[in-house]
Amino acid sequence: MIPILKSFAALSDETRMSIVDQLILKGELPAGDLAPGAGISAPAISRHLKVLREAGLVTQRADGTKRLYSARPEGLRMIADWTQSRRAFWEGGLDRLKAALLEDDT
Amino acid sequence: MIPILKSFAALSDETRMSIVDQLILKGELPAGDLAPGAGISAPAISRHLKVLREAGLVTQRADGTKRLYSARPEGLRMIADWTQSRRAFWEGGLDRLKAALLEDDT
DNA sequence: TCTATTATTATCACTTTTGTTAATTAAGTG
DNA sequence: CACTTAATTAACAAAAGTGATAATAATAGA
Repeated sequence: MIPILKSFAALSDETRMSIVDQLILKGELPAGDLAPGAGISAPAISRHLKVLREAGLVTQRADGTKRLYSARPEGLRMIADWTQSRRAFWEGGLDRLKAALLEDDT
Repeated sequence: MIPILKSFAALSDETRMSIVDQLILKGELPAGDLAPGAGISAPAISRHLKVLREAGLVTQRADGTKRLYSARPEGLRMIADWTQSRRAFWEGGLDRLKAALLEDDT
């Protein structure tokens, strides 16, 4: 699947978006600390984290039995870039936009 | 559903994302002109367009029996704003980010 | 080693999404 | 008015996503 599509898909879920926001706000957190607020089971959170990892939006680090998760700047950056590349659309410069879109294949 | 989540969901589909790109590149197009390249039936395209409309990413205009679609700048802008509000994360200014996130409820 | 802690994977049920074909709506045209 | 064009809605089947509980893996500590 195209990376940017995976990113959008990952963020299209309320639980996953709130996980990303939590990690941005609070920094690195173990998987277990993300479950309480979400109102769903630990296995469910675990799978959401897997989706976020595969979308490149979070990273995982082991510490004992814990798995510490962090938001991944590059992942969010990917979305910013996608938006940026189409930004010319609502700013009028269509020619530059066309050139930009024809250059890459995101 | 939260507007920004709807936007992300709408763009998480390859067909829908390519529809948006086509509308950005070629400008206003009738629904029928979007089906050929997509490789799916007209009814399928029609429902994708409905999703995009509900997400605020495209607008519709009637002209005879045709329905002309255009990309909607405000919709793309919503995504840019969401990204922007979290941008401080990868640029270090966490305090400003916290303030921004606590202000709205996207 | 036995047990506790933390997290993930496996299974299953339920819901949502997506596509197809058929039917319907709406606006021209002869 | 019948017919064509353009698009949408209806009904159905197949696929994917989401959550719960149960089972498994991996580390740490007595």
